[in-house]
Amino acid sequence: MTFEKLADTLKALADPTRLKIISLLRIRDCCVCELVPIFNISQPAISKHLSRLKTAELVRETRKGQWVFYSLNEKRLAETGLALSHLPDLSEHLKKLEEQGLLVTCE
Amino acid sequence: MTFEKLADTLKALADPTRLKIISLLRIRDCCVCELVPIFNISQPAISKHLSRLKTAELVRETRKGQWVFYSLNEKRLAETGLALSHLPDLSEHLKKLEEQGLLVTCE
DNA sequence: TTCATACATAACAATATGGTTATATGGTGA
DNA sequence: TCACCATATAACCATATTGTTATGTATGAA
Repeated sequence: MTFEKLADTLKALADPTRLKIISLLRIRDCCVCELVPIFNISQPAISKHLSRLKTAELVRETRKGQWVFYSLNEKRLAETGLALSHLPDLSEHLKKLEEQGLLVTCE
Repeated sequence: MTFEKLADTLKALADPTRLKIISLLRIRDCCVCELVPIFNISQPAISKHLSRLKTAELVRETRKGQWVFYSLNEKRLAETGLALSHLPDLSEHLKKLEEQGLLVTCE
C-alpha cells in the first residue's frame, strides 16, 4: 500500500461519526434510516459519510427493496490497522541523503 | 480511547508526508534539516507536520545543540493501529433504537 | 557582541471537509 | 399512474488543512 493510498484510507477513518458508523456496522448491517437517529446530523450528511467510507472500500452497500444496507469490509479495516506497523521502507532515501552529505551527525 | 481522540490521532496520520516522516523515524531519529531535502516542501511546512505529530503524541522532540531531533513514539503508533480493531462498543445505542422502534427489518 | 544556522511562528491563500437545505432518483404499493 | 418513502445529489456555507513567504527565537562560533 502506497503512502498516498494509506493516507486516503486513514482520512476516511479520521472522523468520529464515521468511526461510530464502523463500530455499529461491526454489530450488524444497517441502512441509512437506522443510522440517522443515532447522530445529530441530517440524512444527507450520513449519506455522504457512507459514500466516503464506500469510496475507501471500508464498507459495501446492498439494496434491499427501498432500503440500502451498508456492511463493514472487515478485511479492509484490519489491513489498514496493520499497515501502520508495516509502512513502506524509505531506507534508500536516507542512503541518498548520506551520499549527498545531507545527514547531520552531532552526537 | 474515545472516538474523538482516535479520530484526532488518525487525522494526524492521514497525510502522505507525515506517514513518510514516521517511516523515516522508524529507521532513526532525524532533525528537521535532514527531513527538508527529502520532501519538496519548505522548512516551515516540515516543522508544522512535526508539530502536528507531536500534538498527537506520535513523535517526541529532543534538542541537541542547534538541532532538534524527532523520535517516533512506537507505542502510540501501535496503539492506534490496534484501536481500529477495538473500537468502543455501541451495542446499547442499537438497543435504545430497538426500544424506540426505530430499527428496520425487511428480510 | 555579532553573525550564521536551525527551527518555530505569523499571516496569508487555495483547497478540502463536514455540515446545511432543497431537490432529484428509485423502489413500493394503492 | 400516482403518492410515498428511502436515499443520493446539488448548491451553498463555515471551518480546517496544507502549502507559501516573511519574520522571530535560540544556539554556537568568531
